[in-house]
Amino acid sequence: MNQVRVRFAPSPTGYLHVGNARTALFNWLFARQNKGVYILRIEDTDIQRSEQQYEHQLIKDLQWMGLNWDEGPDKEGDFGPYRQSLRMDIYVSYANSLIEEGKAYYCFCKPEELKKERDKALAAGKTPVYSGRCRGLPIEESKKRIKQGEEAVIRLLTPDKGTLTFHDMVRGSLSFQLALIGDPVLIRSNGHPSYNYAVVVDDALMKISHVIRGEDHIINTVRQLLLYKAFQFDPPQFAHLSMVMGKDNTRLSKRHGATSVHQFSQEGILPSALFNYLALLGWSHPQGKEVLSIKDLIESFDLKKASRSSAVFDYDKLYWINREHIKSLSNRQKAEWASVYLKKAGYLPKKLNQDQWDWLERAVADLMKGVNKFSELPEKFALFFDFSPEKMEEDAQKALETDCGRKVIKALNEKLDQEAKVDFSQLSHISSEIKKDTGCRGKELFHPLRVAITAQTSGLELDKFIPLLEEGSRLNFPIPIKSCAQRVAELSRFIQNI
RNA sequence: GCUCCUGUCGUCUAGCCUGGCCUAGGACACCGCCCUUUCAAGGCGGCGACACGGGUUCAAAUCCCGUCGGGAGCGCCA
Repeated sequence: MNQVRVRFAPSPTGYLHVGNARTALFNWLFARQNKGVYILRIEDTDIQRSEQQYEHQLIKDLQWMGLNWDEGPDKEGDFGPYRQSLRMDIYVSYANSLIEEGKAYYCFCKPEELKKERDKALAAGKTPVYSGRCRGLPIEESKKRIKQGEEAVIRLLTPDKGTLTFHDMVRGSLSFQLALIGDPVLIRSNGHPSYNYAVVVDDALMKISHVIRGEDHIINTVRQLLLYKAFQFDPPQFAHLSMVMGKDNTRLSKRHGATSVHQFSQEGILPSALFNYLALLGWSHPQGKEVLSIKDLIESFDLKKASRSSAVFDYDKLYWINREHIKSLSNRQKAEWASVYLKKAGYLPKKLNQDQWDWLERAVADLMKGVNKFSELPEKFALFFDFSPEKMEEDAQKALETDCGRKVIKALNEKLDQEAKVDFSQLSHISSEIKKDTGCRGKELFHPLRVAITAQTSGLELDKFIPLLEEGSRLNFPIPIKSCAQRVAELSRFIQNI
């Protein structure tokens, strides 16, 4: 068996969409599993829409996901260059050879004429097919017209009848009537190659063994196969993946939420989690396992088990997988990820000292539960950094305005020593004293207690919170953490004023 | 309109090729209970699907035909 060589061939016309990322991923898994070669090829023949900045972003996104390539624009191999805009002379010379062999011809039809014909066919309820009007033009005459400055495209001569059948690795046997396929344009009048043509030349010259791409390319495969035949190249194997949709079963777009790899990375989705989720979109593990490492996926991936129907992108499931991946991180790793977002929120200094790292590791270990993505973490940490009675929610205030609420706060304030560090056992002791003194118990006791210390009605268990709070208050953070006693005093003053 | 692809819980899917083990399995979401000095997490449980109609067969989610639904393509875009 020949070596497996696959490619991901994006056009740099926007951010990397998760649908394309999944295609890239399936290719990558296939390559890695078969000890093959993974190639990145930039398809920038559409000069109108291609942009440098997108290419940089694309490369960053792929690297972030861990989809490393063996050959590509920045990693030359034996079959380069890997950017189509640098291969123009190759396309032209191969097209000319087809002209010489009589397998392709110059076409002088004007785009407006062709559009008119298309519209007419559509109106008549027929599939628009190029008529082949310019097929018969003598080559000498065509060359003369071009020399005189007339614009022409090069088209491939294709059969008018018969069917073409090919085997698709995920869909099985697929057949198409050739009468419905017009002669495709190879070289546009501006001298640039068309997509279908450039792809074939590149795939053939780069010795691509398997073409794994989206379902929207199925019909292109027919045209491309015709080209392989004209060139007498051996065609690769094809696999067409189903599409990725949004909730309403239309193509996943901005309306549905985040769609680009870039957005997910910004939100604090772990690359391994996005990798895992995307692999599960249209594929499943033989034992039904869902939380999978990249290594697991390389071992168990099977293209033949890819789903043939489209899949709806489910943010909830992605978040669940992300939570699972976060769980398997060490506290230090969690802290490092968290620090990015907490710095942005202004809670942490640019550079943390050892004590601050230790504190953060412990805080993150407790606060990470139930967090979907790291961008949600600052609001959790507000519990430490943002104690502000004046901004209290209504339900928090209500808890204090009860009879017990007032009594508990007052007693608590009196019992807490402003200077001393409070620990949880001390607080438990104090709270049982308060219970005795005020007669408030259960929820009536603990709810005000919590609100007094956090100004919120929900959050971490106090036995975990108090030590972190007290320690944090003695560390030098950009926004100082107020100690337990400070908080209670501040809150007491606040309620007295209302 | 035409061509191609596709159709199992709300969603991702297992099962389909090689009919019976399927009173259709798992996961996310949702709901409930337990745990709990809140919320969450965790544990336990519940709701919930073979698009429809015909065949073939002792037997169909599984094979065949039709209908309907969804998607894609029909460019000198990629």
